[in-house]
Amino acid sequence: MSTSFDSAKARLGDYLSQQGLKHTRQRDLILEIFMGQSGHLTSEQLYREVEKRSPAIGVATVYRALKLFVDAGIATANHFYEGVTVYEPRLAHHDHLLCLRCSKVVEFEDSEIEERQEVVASERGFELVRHRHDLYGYCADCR
Amino acid sequence: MSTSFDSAKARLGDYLSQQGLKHTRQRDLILEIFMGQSGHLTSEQLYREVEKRSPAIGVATVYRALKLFVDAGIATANHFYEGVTVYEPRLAHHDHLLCLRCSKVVEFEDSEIEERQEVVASERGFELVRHRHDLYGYCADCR
DNA sequence: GCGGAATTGATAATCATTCTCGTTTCGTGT
DNA sequence: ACACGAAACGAGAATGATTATCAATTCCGC
Repeated sequence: MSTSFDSAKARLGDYLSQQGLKHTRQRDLILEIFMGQSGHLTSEQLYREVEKRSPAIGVATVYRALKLFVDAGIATANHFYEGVTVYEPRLAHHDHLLCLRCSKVVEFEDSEIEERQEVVASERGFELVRHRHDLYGYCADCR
Repeated sequence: MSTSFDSAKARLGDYLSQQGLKHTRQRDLILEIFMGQSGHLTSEQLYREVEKRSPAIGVATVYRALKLFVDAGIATANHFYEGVTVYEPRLAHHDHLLCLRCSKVVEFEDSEIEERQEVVASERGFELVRHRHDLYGYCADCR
């Protein structure tokens, strides 16, 4: 099966050669694990998973790889809460609905909102590059 | 003139007595300075201002006060970038348009988007409490 | 004014992330 | 295949923002 990991791997390869950077085992492994995890995860969670597969890899390398993935357009960094950065594969754009009690994360996308954003930005002379839109509340289970 | 500081002060007073907490000089001063600064500021910026007026006040007190203001509904905490928390007076709700180059912050509000948010949330069983919506791009000057 | 709870200020502690640096690995040119 | 310089690595120290600790002080109802 052709996974999203394959395309991410290809994109990383492109980015690396384009920037004159190197292709290493560590980066491959970290990318594989990152893409394998569904949803969102923190640097620490990723590090723990990486450690299981290859204990020699250090924290710094995981951080460096994540930053690289973001630069390469493979991942997105989110700062939902204070002091916590959550990364996610950048498969398609989506926004987040978060439960304030159980921390559940539901993704959503709404074309009507997307369109209005463009309008809002251009009305104020801005050229829109990206955005974040987080809705906080209580999910069905926690209400 | 009746400033927003007055109403914030009143609200803080209500919150404090309601919660059985105390009204102190420090909290008053910090609130005054916080409301006096227009726009957004970090804990550190606020601390520096507070220090000028009353050098005896410690960092911890400023942090505690900011947290209190958030709980009392007077301030809002934003995590725009990694490791940086920015606070702003919660006068009215608004979202942000940020310039990726010059860091300019423009506030906006769009009722159409607000309405769609409610729809999106309820469709997924969520009861919406609050949200954040940041648009990143390049402003007219920086394009 | 008393007394107990809340608050303060100084400082130590924490936690995520970044930096440093000596060592190892990659990949191009030969 | 081999050498070489640039990149990347790993370990641990360093940083920076925020929080916890704790003895001393302040607030506030009685």
